[in-house]
Amino acid sequence: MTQTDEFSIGILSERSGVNVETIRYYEKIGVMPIPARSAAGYRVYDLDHLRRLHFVRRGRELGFSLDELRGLLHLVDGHAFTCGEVHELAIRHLADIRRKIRDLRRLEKVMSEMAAQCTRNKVPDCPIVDALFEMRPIAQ
Amino acid sequence: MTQTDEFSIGILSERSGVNVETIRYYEKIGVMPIPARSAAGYRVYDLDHLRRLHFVRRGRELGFSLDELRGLLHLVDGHAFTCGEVHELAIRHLADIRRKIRDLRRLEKVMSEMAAQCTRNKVPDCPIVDALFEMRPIAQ
DNA sequence: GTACGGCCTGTAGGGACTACAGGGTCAAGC
DNA sequence: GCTTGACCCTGTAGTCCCTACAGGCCGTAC
Repeated sequence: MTQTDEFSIGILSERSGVNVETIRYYEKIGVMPIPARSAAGYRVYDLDHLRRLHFVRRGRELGFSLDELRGLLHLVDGHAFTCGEVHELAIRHLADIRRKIRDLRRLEKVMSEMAAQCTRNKVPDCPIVDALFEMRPIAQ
Repeated sequence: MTQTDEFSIGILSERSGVNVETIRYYEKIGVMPIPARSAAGYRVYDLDHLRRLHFVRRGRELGFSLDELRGLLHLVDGHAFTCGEVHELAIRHLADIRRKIRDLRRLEKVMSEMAAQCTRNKVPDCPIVDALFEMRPIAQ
């Protein structure tokens, strides 16, 4: 860890918000690349690892599986894909992403209405619930 | 299942897109309420169950844990909460939801740029990646 | 009255972590 | 130089959230 832009797994964990065991697990299943090692056998990371890990963390929080994230990373890494495949994958992910945005907007609306109602010191009697539970066909 | 708005677990599964075993699991852990039973011991559901299950399914797809969803449902069910608690919970969830929307928008941008690049038959050389991996502090 | 699809209650397995156990490394302070 | 404590290592076992049987009951159609 001589340079300022190289760091240990503990620092990577701290900066990424992903805990140490999880980072090692990601390495084992191929979501994170195998890092360099120090003389003592410690893993050595740099900013690229940090960026990748940030992405994975956020992706997980947004409901993508590790498998999907592996696919996205592979796509983004730019190897072993034809242009047509990239296009198709990107389009498929786009549909999924837009659906998630729609759903979250709806939830945001419900929550903010609920919060507003409660500030005004009214007990929420929640016919709001209907909006939250609103039914619609499942988009595959 | 005499009335048209009462149905079996198989139908509920079909209409909600949540599979049968998962529904029974949700019942076991208290995310879904204990349903009525037919004379033969079959679970009997109605539209309220369907609505609730839709919500849970979408919530899961958006990265909420079952525990968070239980909390949201509890909140929405309107019992055992003071107005202040509802407000605080709603506000906290709102922040989370808005962060997710922001992240998804960013991802949407990257993906659509990638797709557009590929339609024009250019090999994606992806400095786009920088946008995707962009770093920022973890919001707690 | 039997065949077959749907339901029942288990229990066991997989994906994505999380938490030890048991041991080595290293920098600080004495 | 030696100890102490925080950090790292490689396992393995446990948790959460499902998913997939196994073995058996119910119910309708022929």
